[in-house]
Order: sequence, then structure tokens, then C-alpha cells
Amino acid sequence: MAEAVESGGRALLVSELGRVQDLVSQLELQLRAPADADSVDLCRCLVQQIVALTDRSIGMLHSSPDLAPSPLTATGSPISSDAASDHHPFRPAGASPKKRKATARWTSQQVRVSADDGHSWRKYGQKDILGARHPRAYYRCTHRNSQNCLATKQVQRADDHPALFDVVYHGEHTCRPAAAGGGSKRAQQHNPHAQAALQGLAARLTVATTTTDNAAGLPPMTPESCPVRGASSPWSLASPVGSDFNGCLHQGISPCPVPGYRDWTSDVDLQEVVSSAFAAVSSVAPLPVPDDEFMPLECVEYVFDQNFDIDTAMPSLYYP
DNA sequence: CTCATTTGACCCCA
DNA sequence: TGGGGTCAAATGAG
Repeated sequence: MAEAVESGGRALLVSELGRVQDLVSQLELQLRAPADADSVDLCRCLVQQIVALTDRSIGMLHSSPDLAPSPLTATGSPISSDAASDHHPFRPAGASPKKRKATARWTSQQVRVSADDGHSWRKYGQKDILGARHPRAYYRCTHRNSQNCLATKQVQRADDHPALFDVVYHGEHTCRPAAAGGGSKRAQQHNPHAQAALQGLAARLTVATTTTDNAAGLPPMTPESCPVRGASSPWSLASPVGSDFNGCLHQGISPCPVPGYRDWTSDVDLQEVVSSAFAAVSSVAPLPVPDDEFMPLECVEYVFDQNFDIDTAMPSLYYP
């Protein structure tokens, strides 16, 4: 009975988000085309529809707490495992706990949200941090050697919310991202008006990105000072999607006032978020909960806390 | 063969 | 001296 209602609502929600996804695809196509008055209008129209649909989806989530997904993760790439965790949920039984089993991690139930954020990361170290329950993983840009790109990031599972991750970015990508990134940049140049419209949308779909460094001229903010992963904010987005930033970032989702929230100037990014939301809702079916899964992120990743609170659901679609 | 991950060792700094 | 960050050899996957 309740399941039927829930299932129906879920289907509706999936349908709505599917439409959002389609709209974003259309928007992306428009952004790739040279700008003219018609395409700008069309982009505006698409943005309005996207906003309206996301509004509705959020409303549905709020009115149907049962639609809250089971804890799930949607990672963007094979990611390193927590070395301290020998009971890796995606690791085949009997496999070596030490070496990566990249392909084994992509089970049919795992949601891969985004194929490419334009940047790729290579893990170069992992350390147990004093006072932290979970080790910290260190990543650098894959193009460090070939393009002298000095961007790095640190990913650490939050102690208080094991499903959440603190992601800190250092440095700036100087590499030229592959297809996706380049494409979005081109779209930016071709259609600045549409980009402005997208930024308008971004203002509503705020992904809180806070800085921990003043490299970008922003006040320092530590994970502790921002309620990103506090008790009232049960989930977090941690993704290298924001890796284009100057300086060092602590990234997450939060309704906290963010001095330097990320400008969504990339249609690829926008689509990633929408795709993520879509994937998250589509995957309400129970997924394996990687309890000790350490999830550094290659692309976009949504992490639902195990105490998922529907009242604060969809923080990526935060409305100020 | 190439590339990514793991992990112990090493380096730097407070 | 200890903690955090990085290096690099070993190893696995494709």
C-alpha cells in the first residue's frame, strides 16, 4: 500500500527528473551553437522549465518522505578504497585487500553519474591522520607531468558523518581538460548570453563551494566553520567538479551562506548535477551501503547520509 | 605495455 | 620529534 504510493511517487519523480535531464540536454545543445537572439530566448525558456521542474521535484520529495533514497553513492570513477577497510563492499570475496580492483567496484547497482568532469585525478598517497578516524587520500591532476598541472586535492571521510567527505582542493588546474571541459569552454565563448542564463539558474541551484584558502580572495572557511556536513546537513556533494577554482576549496552542499559559491559556467557541470539527481532518485532501490567505503571522487558524487533527512533533501537545489 | 593504485619510506616543518 | 604531505617501487588491471 504505502509501497504503491511510494512507488508511484518515485516513478513520477523519476519522470520529472528525466524531463529535467532532457531539458538540460537541449540546453547543452543550444550552448554549443553560436549565440543569436532566438537561441538565447530558447535557453531562457529551457532554464525556466528546468527551474520549474526541479521546484516540483523538490516539492514532491518534501511531501513524500518515503521517497528519500536509501543511502547510496554515485561515484564518477573507480576510486581508491579505504586502506583501513578490509570489508570492502565492492571487493570480491577473497580478493586482495590491498590492491585496487577497479572494475569490480562498478557493480550493476552502483550509479555512475558522470563520465567526465574535464579533470582526472591520480591518487598518490594516503595517510592516517591523527585524531581522524579515517585516512586522508591525496590526489593530483593526472596531467601533472605532461602539462605541469599542479592541482591537487585531499579527500577525507568525515568523522561525524562517515557518508560524507571533506574535499579540499589545492592549486589550480593549468591543464587542458579533455573533450568535456573543452567543449563547455567553447560553448561559453559561443553563447555568453546563454551562459548568463545558466548562471541565473546556478544562483538558484546553489552548490555551496566554500574556500579554505584565500587564494581566490575569499575569507578562509574550514569544514568546521561551515555547516556543510553538520547534523543539519545530512548530505554533501564532494566532487572535483569544482576543481577549476583557484586556491583550496572545501566543497559541499549546504544552505550556509557561501562567500564564494561556485559559478556554474559549465553546461557540463549543470548536466552532471541534474543527472546526479536523476540517478539518485532512480536508484531508490536499496543499494549496498559502503559503510567504510572511502570515496574519493573522480567526477560528481552524491552521498546520502544514512540518516537522510527529507527536510533537507536535495540540497544541491538549495533555494535561498 | 601503459597507467592507476597501494603503501612504506622519506622529507619538511612546527 | 611527530604529524602531514609526497615520493616511488611494487603490483594489478585493461
